[in-house]
Amino acid sequence: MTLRLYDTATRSVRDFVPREAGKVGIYLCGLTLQAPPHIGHLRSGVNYDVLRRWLLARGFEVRFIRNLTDIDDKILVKAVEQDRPYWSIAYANELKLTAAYRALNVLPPTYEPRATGHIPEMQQLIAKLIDAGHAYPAPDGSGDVYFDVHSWPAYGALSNQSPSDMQSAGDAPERCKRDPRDFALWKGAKPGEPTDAYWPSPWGRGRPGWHIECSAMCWRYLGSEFDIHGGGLDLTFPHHENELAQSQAAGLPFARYWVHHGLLNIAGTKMGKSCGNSLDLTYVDSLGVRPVELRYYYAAAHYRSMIDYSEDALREAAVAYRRIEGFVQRSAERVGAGQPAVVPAAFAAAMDDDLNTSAALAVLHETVRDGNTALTGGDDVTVRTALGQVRAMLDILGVDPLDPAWSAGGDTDDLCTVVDSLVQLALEQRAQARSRKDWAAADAIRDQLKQAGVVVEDTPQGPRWTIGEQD
RNA sequence: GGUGGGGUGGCCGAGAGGCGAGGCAACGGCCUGCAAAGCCGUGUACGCGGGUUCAAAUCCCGUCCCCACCUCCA
Repeated sequence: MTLRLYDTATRSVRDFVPREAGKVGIYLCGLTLQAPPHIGHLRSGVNYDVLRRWLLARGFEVRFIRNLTDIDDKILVKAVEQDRPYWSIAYANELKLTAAYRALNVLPPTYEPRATGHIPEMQQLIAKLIDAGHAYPAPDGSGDVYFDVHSWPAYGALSNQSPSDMQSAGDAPERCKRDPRDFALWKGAKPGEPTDAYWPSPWGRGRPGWHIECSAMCWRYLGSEFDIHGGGLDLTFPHHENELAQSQAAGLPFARYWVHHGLLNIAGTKMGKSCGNSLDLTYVDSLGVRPVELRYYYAAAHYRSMIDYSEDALREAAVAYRRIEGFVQRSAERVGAGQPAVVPAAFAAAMDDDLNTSAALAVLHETVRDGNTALTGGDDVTVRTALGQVRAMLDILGVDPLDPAWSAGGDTDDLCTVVDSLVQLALEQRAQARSRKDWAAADAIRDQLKQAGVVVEDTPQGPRWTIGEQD
């Protein structure tokens, strides 16, 4: 069984064959650090984290590069508006992004390069392109350098568009370009922009265009050719098209597979920083939905599907997750947490089929059901097997409740011990009341605990308690 | 206008010629002192109109609607 992935470049699902056996190099276009991340951006990181975890589970050595765009037009505009260094804005947003990814249990990338740390590599590529006749400095002396789209017949191949049908790139006045479709590789210094946003170059002081940074960082960290290049569907054109053209024109074979994920919409339109409809982790928390449940919500849809966000759907996902979590907790209490085992074959087959997490989740729920039945029947052997499988599956999706990543609170264990001893006191009282069939007293204790946020359930093995809804 | 992807039961969401994915909600049952949790059962859905076929949610033709990209964008 081999992993099959949808490749945007060929518009088909293809067997995944790595460039080098056993190793995978992935480049994911990260965020432009002009604003804090919203739950649409975060989907990107989670979707790719699942791909990465699956490749790891399949035994691949994965080099995962996710970049940060720490300079662009919008960041510079904000810097001027707010009268602060552009890099302080980028860095503040970077910190928020890192915290959000950590909250969502997204594995840290192998490396997370920033655009501004790679100016020499970009200039090297631009020089190559000029030498090869695929780029030219603007004739107006602005210091801009453009990619010559006409010089590259394959331009448009990735997004399946022919240049004649395209509208022009809006990144510079068209009078400087040979063709309106040409795009900027280097942008000469302009009046009114922050003066600390420039680097010297053979073409004059300036800063990089957007697309060239990714070509440079892919090259630097993954080599001239690598396995998977990804990002949001909205990056296909122009960003990835331009990256591909400039990289190949500079002699780099570049990515072998292009994997794009669907976007997160809200009320029918894309969630966007500029659309004013952004929701973040703080908002999700205010609904009483934990990050792990948001992550489950992402995984419940196929990565290429659009998610039309709704509060109800998110809450529903949270409920579904709690059922799984309940099984894991109850069975761990009974037979011990154990270790994640091997995923069922049907789960593996679903994941191999272009990461069909929806179908994989069906296998997960079926295993949970079997495990619950075994739990009721006291069949510990089956419980242990089911728990191992369930944890293995949850681990691939990054939502194993027993993963220490979710309990990074520090002293929660101590707190639990303290609360447990207190709750046990109350439960003893309740047990006494129940033994003399004083149901009113017994229920009163249970109700009081509930009000305190402690939910009591009676099981064949005696009462157990969990922390309930905070609201 | 060009390109890509959609419209599936009350809701979310897979599937892509024949065997009713899965979850949530609902209803009935089992279990329970009562609950909770869990388990069992119930639902015959594929935008609309035609067609092909023994058989279509899946293929073909037509049609309506939605989203994304072509401008910064995960």
